[in-house]
Parts: sequence; structure tokens; C-alpha cells
Amino acid sequence: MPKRRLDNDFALKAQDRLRAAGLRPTRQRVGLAQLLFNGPCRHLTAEDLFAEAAAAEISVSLATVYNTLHQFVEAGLLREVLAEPGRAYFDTDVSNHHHFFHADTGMLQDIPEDAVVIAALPAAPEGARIGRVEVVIRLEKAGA
Amino acid sequence: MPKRRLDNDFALKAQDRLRAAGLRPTRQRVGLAQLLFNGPCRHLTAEDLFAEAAAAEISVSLATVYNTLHQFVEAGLLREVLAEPGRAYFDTDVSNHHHFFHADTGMLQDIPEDAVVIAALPAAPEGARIGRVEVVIRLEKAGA
DNA sequence: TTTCCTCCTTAGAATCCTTCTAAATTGTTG
DNA sequence: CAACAATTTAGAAGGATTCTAAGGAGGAAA
Repeated sequence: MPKRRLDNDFALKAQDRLRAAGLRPTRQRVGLAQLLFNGPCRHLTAEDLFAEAAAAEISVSLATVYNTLHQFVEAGLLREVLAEPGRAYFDTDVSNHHHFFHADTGMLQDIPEDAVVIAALPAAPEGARIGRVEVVIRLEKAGA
Repeated sequence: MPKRRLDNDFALKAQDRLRAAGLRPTRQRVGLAQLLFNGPCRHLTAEDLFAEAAAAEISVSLATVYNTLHQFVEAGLLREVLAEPGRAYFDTDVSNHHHFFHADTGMLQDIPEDAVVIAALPAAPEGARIGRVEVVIRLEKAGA
């Protein structure tokens, strides 16, 4: 039984994950997948991930970070969240849930799925079907 | 009794509206307010409004359109809606309602308030209060 | 109405985030 | 290992929005 470092384990898992999604497990994609999916779920921007990669000495260009994030969204590995205009946030939690958005800090915070109960939805207009229902609760500072 | 053209009536209404919101009724703000608030509610971008102003021969710079839109949001005359990353939409309907977002066309469509019923919301985190609850229902093309 | 002061508008540059480009590299398959 | 297609890259390009510094306009008071 070959000895393995933890890093390699993670790398292998990431590889499988990518292959399962139909994405070639390149060095860059594996590295980014490790950063994204090892550890707890969180929200980040492309720049955030680019900085993390640099810190982790994973050599990758910003263009590839953008490409990879979109491919991961496409593949269902990530979700894109709308919070602020002019900046895209990505959520490593792809399960069905909603968000608080702290208007003062620009921070996103998860809301567990069952904390929001939607009792009625309209029918989709002709020719369309409902893809996803996204609830964002904007938060202001308390003493306003 | 002085004779008045319809335009002037609208202009007077817009002036009052601006004054009530604490905004000086400048030529540009009055013009934009007329474009925005005469006629049915709708969604538009800064560029849309800039083009409408040009078409209506209201001389105003793009910078002022942006400034004015934000001031109107601040004053509660408009709402900003999140739909696509990288582009801000403004909604002339400030009443409580939600939106369909057509993923293929980028179009926003209003949902009457009572078509979405939210039965439970989480409490706001410590130090914050809930500002607004925004529901966006993403629509895909039907045959997908 | 004239003055004065402040707020507002402006054109253009600047900035920010994101995508594109064309060339070099890498993964995969035979 | 060769060959091919997919991927990565740096830098340029793009689009939306904000900033800047200067001139212009509202309106309160004289």
C-alpha cells in the first residue's frame, strides 16, 4: 500500500470530481478545486480565488480563474450569486439555500434552506420554466 | 387662468416630487423624472435612460444620469434590481414585488406581490435589521 | 433683481471587473 | 512517442461605472 500525503489525497479527489463533471483535470483546475472544495463552504470572487491561489503557490492566471469558475458553475460544482452589481460572487455550497447580504460590508451570509419558506410561487410564463428561486435578504445596520 | 401645456403639468409634478424627496429640482433631474415616472412602471439601465433622454432632447450627460439614478434610489423614488452581473437595472415600481429573470434574454418581468408568498423568514443576525427581501425567479427556456 | 454661496453638471479620464486574442503549452489517445 | 485538441497565458480590449476639476445654475438674502 503506497504512502500518500494528504495533499495527494485531496488532489485525487479533486481529479475524480473534475472527471465526473467532464472536465480535464489540468494542474490549474485541480489546484483551484482543492482550494475551493477542501474546507467549509464559502463565498468568493474571482479576485479572491486568484489571491488564494497565489498564496498557496498554485501558479494560475487570472483569465484561467475566470474560465474555471464559469466552467465549475456550468458543471454544477459552484453557484453564482447576485449580490452587488458589478461584482460576481461564487458560492461553494450548491445545495438549495438563500442569502443575507450585508449592505454595509458587501458580505454574503448563508441562510439554511428551511429558514425561508415560500408558500406560493407564480406559474412560469408561456415558453419558460422555473430554473431556480433565489432569495436575498438585504441587511442594514441595526440602528438606522 | 394661465394656459398650460401638458408637459408643464408633468414638469410641475416632477418638481414637487423632487422637492418632497429633498432634491433640488434642476433641469436635468426634472427631465429625467418625467421620463421615468410618466407612463407605466418599467425596468431600465443607465444607458437606456441616457438614450431616452437624448431621444426626448433632454440634454444631460451620462455622468448625471448615473448620479441621478442613485440619488433617486437613495430617495426611494426608484429601486435597484439585481439580475445580471455587470449591469445595474432600475425599477420605477418601488412597491413591494418580485421578479422573473429570463436567463436567455436578460429581461426582467414583474411578479405581482401576492403571487409570491413567503411564510417564514429567518431573524436578522445580531446588529442588523432586515431591509428588504428580494426574490428572483430565474427562467430557462421551456424545452430544456 | 442682483449677489453670493452652495450644490449640480459636465466631458473626459480613470478605474474596476471581466472577456477576448493569438500564441504557447499540456493532457490524452492511438 | 506522435499528433491532435483542449487548455492556459499575458496582455490587450471591452463595458459599465465612478472620479476629477472646472464651469454653470438654483435659490436665499439683500
